[in-house]
Amino acid sequence: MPRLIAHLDMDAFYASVELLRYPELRGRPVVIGGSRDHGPRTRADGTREFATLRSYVGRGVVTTSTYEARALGVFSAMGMMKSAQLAPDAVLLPVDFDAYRAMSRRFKAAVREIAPVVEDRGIDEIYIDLTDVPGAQDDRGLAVARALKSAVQAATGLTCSIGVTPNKLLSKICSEFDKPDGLTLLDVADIPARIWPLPARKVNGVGPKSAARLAGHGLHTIGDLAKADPAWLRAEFGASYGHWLHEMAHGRDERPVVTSSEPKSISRETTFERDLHAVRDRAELGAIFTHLCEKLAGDLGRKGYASKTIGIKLRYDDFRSVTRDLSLPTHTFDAREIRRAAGTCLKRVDLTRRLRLLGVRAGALMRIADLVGAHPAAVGCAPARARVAEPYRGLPLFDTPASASEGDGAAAAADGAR
DNA sequence: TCTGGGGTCCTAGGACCC
DNA sequence: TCTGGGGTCCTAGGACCC
Repeated sequence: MPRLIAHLDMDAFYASVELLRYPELRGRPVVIGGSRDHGPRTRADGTREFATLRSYVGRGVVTTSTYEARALGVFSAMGMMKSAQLAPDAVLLPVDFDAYRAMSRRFKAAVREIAPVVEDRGIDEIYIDLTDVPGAQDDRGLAVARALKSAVQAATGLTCSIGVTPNKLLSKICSEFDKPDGLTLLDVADIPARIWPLPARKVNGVGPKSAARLAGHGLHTIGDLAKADPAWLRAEFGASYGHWLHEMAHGRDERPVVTSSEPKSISRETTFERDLHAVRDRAELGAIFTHLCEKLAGDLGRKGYASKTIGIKLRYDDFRSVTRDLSLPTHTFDAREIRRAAGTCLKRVDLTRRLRLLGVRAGALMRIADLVGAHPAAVGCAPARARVAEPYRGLPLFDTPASASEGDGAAAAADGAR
């Protein structure tokens, strides 16, 4: 039986969720993003007053915009200040991830009622394997795809766009063909006419860097890649990537729809309102650093994971970023241990430049439930300790290795173990 | 007025072990 | 005494995605 894979993408998802909440904004350019709170105020007469982009100051990027705002040139990932120039009167709303996550659960549940083999690709899109859905093979998935769109609409009040093809690669491309509220079916016979004219950049996996390199060789469209000599592609772009470029250009992709996966890492990072200096802004940086570690520990504990590799990420004022990480002798989700390991990493980076971002990451994850056998001693005390924050509040952060001791027994033991 | 936050995967060198 | 090879872990960076 030939595979039938759907890619379903919610239309301007965050913005559409906000329009459900604030229907009076329908038809107006709306931008969601920014850093601080700028939600609407309710006036005495019950009407709402919204902030506009004009009033925005500070860092941050656009997370999503409505189609009306896109018409003015405001797109995702654009700097807020630049978008304020383009659309000063656009309504500005803060991101509300809790609301989007709740809506995400609703549309995914509605889809699973009809087609249970679903792969999560983030908050607003999924792949669905329709191969074995009853009736799907009769019309290459058309009726099922229509049913999915109706079900999503009924469950959320929102529209989505769907592409149905023999694989994930093609479906991902096709879901964009007819946006918003689109539905596109495509078969391998349609590849020369409908896929080859597209820019290579449209393919999931060809980013700005690769697209520029390809263009340097005169390869602009997917069809250009399909015509290129596969041996030359491998020589020029590496065995793995070169091979993949050739395969994808011919619409070949055997990746299965994967219905569950374990996280590989969990992280927290923050961009400061203004660039900070390790010495001059030490107290402020230290507080932020500690807070990030506590948030990360909280995430780990809540999700039920412990980490064996703690890392940091810094971004300098010139936007260069560096990472350092450290593998621990045992897994942990304890805020103090995380902070100590991250502090060790911090000593290995240049702290003379001003910083714009600081992040903490936990990798090499293991389920806490599976940890009992691995490190019996660590499990009993960890949950209680994870919540203890005060004892290390005032600890020097951006300091020399010699001054890092905090006279904590467990800490000394952990350090000694390395 | 540049450029968020959360992820995945790949590469590549060196350590270390057998 | 000029020189193995495979396997795995650790670390750093980068491309890419939503």
